[in-house]
Parts: sequence; C-alpha cells; structure tokens
Amino acid sequence: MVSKQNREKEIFKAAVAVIKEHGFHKAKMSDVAKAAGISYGLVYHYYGSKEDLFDSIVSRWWDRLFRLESELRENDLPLVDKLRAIVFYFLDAYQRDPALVTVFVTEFSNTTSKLNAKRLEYSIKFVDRIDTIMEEGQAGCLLRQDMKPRYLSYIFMGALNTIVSSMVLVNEEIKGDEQKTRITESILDLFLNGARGAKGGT
Amino acid sequence: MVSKQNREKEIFKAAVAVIKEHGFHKAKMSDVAKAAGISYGLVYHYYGSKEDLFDSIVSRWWDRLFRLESELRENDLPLVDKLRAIVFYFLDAYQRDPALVTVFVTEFSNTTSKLNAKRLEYSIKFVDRIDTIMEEGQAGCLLRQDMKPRYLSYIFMGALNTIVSSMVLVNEEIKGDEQKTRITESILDLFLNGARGAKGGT
Amino acid sequence: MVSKQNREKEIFKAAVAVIKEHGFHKAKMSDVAKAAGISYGLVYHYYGSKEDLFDSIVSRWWDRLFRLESELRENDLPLVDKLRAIVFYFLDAYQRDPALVTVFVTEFSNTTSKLNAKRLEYSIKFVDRIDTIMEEGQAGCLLRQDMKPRYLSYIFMGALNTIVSSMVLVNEEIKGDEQKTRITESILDLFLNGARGAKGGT
Amino acid sequence: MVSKQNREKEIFKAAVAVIKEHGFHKAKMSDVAKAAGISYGLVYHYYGSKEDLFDSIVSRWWDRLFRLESELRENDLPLVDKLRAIVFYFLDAYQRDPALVTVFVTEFSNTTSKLNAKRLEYSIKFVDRIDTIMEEGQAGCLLRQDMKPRYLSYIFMGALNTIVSSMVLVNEEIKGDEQKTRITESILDLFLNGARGAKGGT
DNA sequence: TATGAATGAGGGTTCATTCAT
DNA sequence: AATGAATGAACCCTCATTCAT
Repeated sequence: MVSKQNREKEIFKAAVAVIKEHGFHKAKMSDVAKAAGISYGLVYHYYGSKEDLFDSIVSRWWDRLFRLESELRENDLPLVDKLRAIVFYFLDAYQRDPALVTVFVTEFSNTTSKLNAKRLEYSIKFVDRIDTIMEEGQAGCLLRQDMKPRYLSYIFMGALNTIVSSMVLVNEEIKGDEQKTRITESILDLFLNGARGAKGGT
Repeated sequence: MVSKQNREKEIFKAAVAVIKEHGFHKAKMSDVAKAAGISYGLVYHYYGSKEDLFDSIVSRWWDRLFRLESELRENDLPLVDKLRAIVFYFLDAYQRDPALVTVFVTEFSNTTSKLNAKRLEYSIKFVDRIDTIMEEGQAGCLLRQDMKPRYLSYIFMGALNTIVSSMVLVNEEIKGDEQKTRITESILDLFLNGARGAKGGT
Repeated sequence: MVSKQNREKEIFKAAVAVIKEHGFHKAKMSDVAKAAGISYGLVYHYYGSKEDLFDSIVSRWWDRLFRLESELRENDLPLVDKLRAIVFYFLDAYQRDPALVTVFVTEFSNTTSKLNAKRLEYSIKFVDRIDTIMEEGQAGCLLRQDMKPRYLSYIFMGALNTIVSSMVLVNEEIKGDEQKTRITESILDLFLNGARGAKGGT
Repeated sequence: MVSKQNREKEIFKAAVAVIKEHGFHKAKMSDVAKAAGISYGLVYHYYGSKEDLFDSIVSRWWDRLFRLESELRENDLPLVDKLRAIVFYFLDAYQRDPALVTVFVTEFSNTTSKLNAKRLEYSIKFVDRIDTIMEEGQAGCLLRQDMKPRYLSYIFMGALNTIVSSMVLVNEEIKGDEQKTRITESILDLFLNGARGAKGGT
C-alpha cells in the first residue's frame, strides 16, 4: 500500500507532467489521474479541486523561491553572491525537476489573466524582494545609482527568465554543475558589465 | 452601417480585450461577440473559428514586428540605433494599443504548450533575427565577443520583455514620447554598460 | 436578365444536385444558392423555406408518377403494357434526370421519419394504385390469384426500386433506349415467370 | 444498480427508438439520453460520439446478417432453404426487434449520401454474397440461366426489402411463426414461379 | 430583383465534480 | 482508500431565416 504522502506526491508530479504536456488550461483532471495511475475520483481525496491541485504547484515553486530569498537575506552575503545564488537556484531547479520549471516558466510567469489574486501576489512580492537586493547593492556602490532599483531588477530577472525559457523551449538538458556555473557566471557578467565591446564607444 | 472592414476590426479589438480580461483559454466567443456588440453568430462571418480569430491576433503582432526588423535590416543603421528602434517599438506599441501588447506579453510570450506549430515558428524566427543583429555588433567590435550572440539576445530580449510585462502587470500607462525615450535609453544603457557601480570591483 | 421561371428552375436543379451530393438533411440552403450561382437570400424569393423547396422536389417526382398512372388508367392498356410503362418510366426518368431519381431513391423512398404527413401520403397512395393494377390483372387471370394483390405489388415495386437503387449506387449510366428496353423486359420476365430454372422442381 | 453492459444496451435501445422516431439526422443525443432515462453526459461514457453510437447500430444489424450468411454457406443447404432462411431472418428480426429493423429499413437501406465508406461497404458486400448464392443456384439449374445473377439478387432482395418496408410503414405486427412462414413462402413462391396467371400467355 | 450582413436557437461535446459502492 | 458511473453547466459551432440596402 502506498502511503498518503507518497500518493499525494505522485499526483503532484503527474499534474506537473500533464500541465507541461498540455498547458495549464487544457490539463484535465482525468489526465492527471491517468498519469498517476489512479482513478480520477481518487485525486479528489488528496486535492479538493483542480484549482487546489494547481495552486499547490504554484505555491511549491514560490515557497521554495522565497525560502531561498530568506536564507540569502539572513546570511548577509555579498551582493554578487546573492545574485549568483538566485541564478544558480533557477538552473539547479531546472536540472532537478525540469518539468516543474517548465510549467512555471511557460504557464505562470508573465501571465496575469490565469493568475488569481493569490498568485499575482507572489509575483509582485518577489520582484519587491529583488528590488531590495538591488537597493542594497546601490547603497554599497556595488551597483550604479543612476537607475531605479526596479530597472536593475528587470534586466536581471529578464535575462534569467529568458535563458531558462529558452532552455525549456528547446528541451535543453543541464548535464553537470560546471554547466550551471558557466551559465551563471555569464549572466552575472553580462548583468554587471554589459554587452559593450571594444569599439562600443564611451 | 458599419463597413465590412470596420466590423472585422471591431471584432478583432473585442477579441483582444476579452483575451486580456480572461486569458486566451477562457476567452469565449460569446464574450467576444458581446464585447463587439454583435450576435455571436456574426463573429463566424468574419473569422472561421476561435482558432482563426486568435491566430489573426498573433499574426498581426508578429507581422508588424518582422516588418520593423526588415526595415532595420534594409536601412543599415548602426547597432545601437537598431536596438533602440526595437525597444522603442515595443514601448510605442504598448502606448498605442496596450491591450494588444498585454495579450502578447501575457499569453503568447514564454509559452510553448498553447502554441501551435505556426506560432512557435514566429518565436524562434524572431530570436534568430535578434541573434543576427548581435552577431553584426560583435563583428564590428561594438559588442563583446566572449559571449555567444544568443546570450546577448537573451539578456536584451529578457530585459525588454520583463519591463513591458511589468508595465502590463501594474497597468502602467505611458504618457508621452519622453517617457518612452527615457525607458529606452535606460534599457540600452543597462544592456551595454551593465549594472556595476563604482565599487563593483574589476 | 433571367426570367423568373428559369431562375426557379435553376434553383430547383441546384437543390437536387446538392441533395444528391450531401443528402437531404445535410443539404444547406447556402449550398443550394452557391450551386445555383446566386446569393442565398435570393433563394427565399422563389421558395419560402427549405421545407418548401424540398417539398417541391418531392411533389415534382410524385406528380409525374401519378400523371403516368392516370394516363395508364385512362388508356385501358393490357396489364403487361401497363407494368412495362411503369418500369420504363423509372428508367427513362433516370436517364433524363439521374440526379432527381437518385435523390428520390436515396432520400425519399423507404423512409418514414423524414417524411412529413404529406409525403407519406404519396407513398401509400402510389402503392394503392399499383395494387389496383394488380387486382385487374388477377381479375383477368393474367396474374395468379392465390396471392393478395399487395404481395404482387411488393415484388414488382421491390424489384424496380432495387434495380434503380443499384444503378444509382454505382452511378451507372443508361446509354440508349435499347438498354432501357432490355432491363425492362428482364424485370417483367422475372416478375411474371419467376426465377426458377430447369431443375427447379415443381 | 445497473450493470455496465445493461446500461450500454439500454442506451443502444434508446438510440434505436429515437432514430426510429425522428430519423437518423434529427436524432439528438439529448433525446437518446432522455429516452434512456439518463443524463446526456453519460451517453458519452459508453459511446464516444453520436457517430460511434449510430455506427454501432449499423454494425449490429450487418454483423448478424453476415453471421447468418456464414452459417448458410458452411451448412451447404439447398438453394431454396438458403433463400427461405434469409427471408425468415428478416421477418424474425422484425418480430423480435421491430424498431431495429425499422431503423435499418428506413434509414440505412437505399441510401448513399448518409453512408460513410464503411457503411457503404456493408451494402455492397451483402449484395455480393446474395449474388454468389444465385450463381450457385444457376449452376445447379435451380435458377434460370438467362439472367445475370445480379438481376436475380435484385428481384429477391427488392421483394424482401419492400415487404419489410411496408410492414414498417404501417407499423404492422407479426404475431406468430405461422405468419412469418406464410409470408416467407409467398415471397419464395413469387420469386421462383413468378406472378403470371392462367391466362398470362406464354 | 438581388445581396450578404446579421441574428440566435439549437445540437454535439467536454470535463470538473459528486457519490454510491 | 479507491473506483468510475453519473451529472450537467458550459462552450464551440452551424445554419435557416430575416432584413436593410
């Protein structure tokens, strides 16, 4: 017999897989059940509704992300290390659970309409946290001060998001830590130093 | 009496508004009809199906974007002017038709599952074009050469996309040309020069 | 300018063609209009409704058939000539206007549910007339008297109907009068003399 | 609680009844559900679509008919017994399940346009089988040889079909075996010996 | 006459959810 | 815990018919 926790986790994973395959709105509860190898009635023993099930996926993602952010805040790391940790986290998450990240990137990022109020909150709150990190960087003169912190957040998150999106798009696999490190450093380098070349003018 | 062309345009606008409101998948044809102030049967005189109607929205967006890219290519502008034009285009589009841009940003960017093959093509083709621009910049030493052009595209498009997304998210209004110019220059500055501050280290 | 009569006839023919192609219930007024080369609004100038139009087709067929039967009755022909005339009529009609006969055979014969009361009447009335012919044949000892006339009608009409149906089924063309004569005589022969062979027993 | 098999059969019967009442094309799934005393969603648990449900009716009819034909072929009966069995089968089927036969006769016989390819195949295949029986009869000199076997099939099947049709038309009930036997013998007699009377000429 | 834009009732189908077993 | 039969609201789409021009 399968334990209650395991069953729940199986359903969760099945749901992620189904959403990845068909998209959030076309994901059917019966597909989730089929993917989990159970009857669809049973899904309702573990998750009260489709909304519930899918909310739990969103929460899982954000909760982890906010937990990371908390740790970074508490540990008082240097700015670059904080940013590095965030980038690394995304890549690592993608390596460990590509389906979950895929779902997040393709279905929940950059979307308002599918988001109920609670989900929207997550997005806004997270950007706020990044803003705070950027502000600290500006305060310590590690980041330029002639830009609103929000702009710094935008370009940082934008780059990160786009890179992960593109990996998702082509189903790219991350093979080892070194690859994650390389990508991470590239993003940081670009973010900090910009794209300008030798003859790029002043 | 409304002309045939106008009717079609009205339905188009109504569809954009409805998608903005409810999202692509929850947008009902009956809502589109209601928003356009017509019977829903009439929608089918102008668009063969929901798919048709929504495809036409996607096409409209991309066609314009590719037209801009064509012009840039033909006119042989300096790199920075090309990038500036692209950023400006997004902001201008947002100012002129916030709903259309909202729909694009929230529904069609960063999504694979909802995209049929044709739509996916657009995405891939556009990134290719941006890559080409970046390659040219690298060839002329205007952009650093120690990065794959695709990475430069990522950070550029990511920043652009994220900024527009965030404007969409908070329903921000663009008031005048100067605001567009200011945002554009900020993005370019950040893209080219990076976020590093005085004490940011080497 | 097309005369009113001609227009009406064109629509009629178009309707027959469309019914032949798609069947009675899937025949669309817009298809009829398209086949007639006119706008679908115009169809309603000539026929008040779909029902009207299709009723007129049914009526046309039956009216001709009953006219034939009247003539046969008035002219007091020998039994065999009457039957021959009826068979010949079906084949001739098929040769002249295969589409009309096709529609009749495939859509209106042997059907009750599609038939409104008026159409059902036609069927019943026609069998009655054939019964009368058979009765006369029995009275004159030209036909065996140990069968209800209705049975004689059945086997006669059944053979006729099935043969025409099968020509319709394979889109067979009738080329000349001799072919019609040959088929007619075969049917009559079979009807009168039966299928028994030399060793068929008593 | 109703067993799964019974439910399916109930829906089947309800569908037959509804088609009998309204005809194939006007038969609504909601009517089928209503007739079966269930919600219309449930119909889709048992039959994937309207097409599916109605195909199964057609198949049921033909499968039985072909099974009969197989038995006749294997048992190597005398010609007359084969023909008798076929006629008897139709009458028996009508007695047992008048609605099914009604639907078959009124909706699926003599129709091409409503028939998809698969259904058309059934028709053609069955006539072929009857042809074979007739050929055998001709080979054994039990049937006249101056006619194509197909013509013999026509008159035989035509008579049979028309008789059943007419019973359907007037909702005639078959009361006992003797009635079936009587009708069967009449058809055979007419088929074999023809309708000619004493003074019917040579 | 002639057009085709406009209407809207109606039907097939989907799928989240409930519940008897 | 587990099943899947059962429900029915919801949605896409069709098409006969009307009517302004």
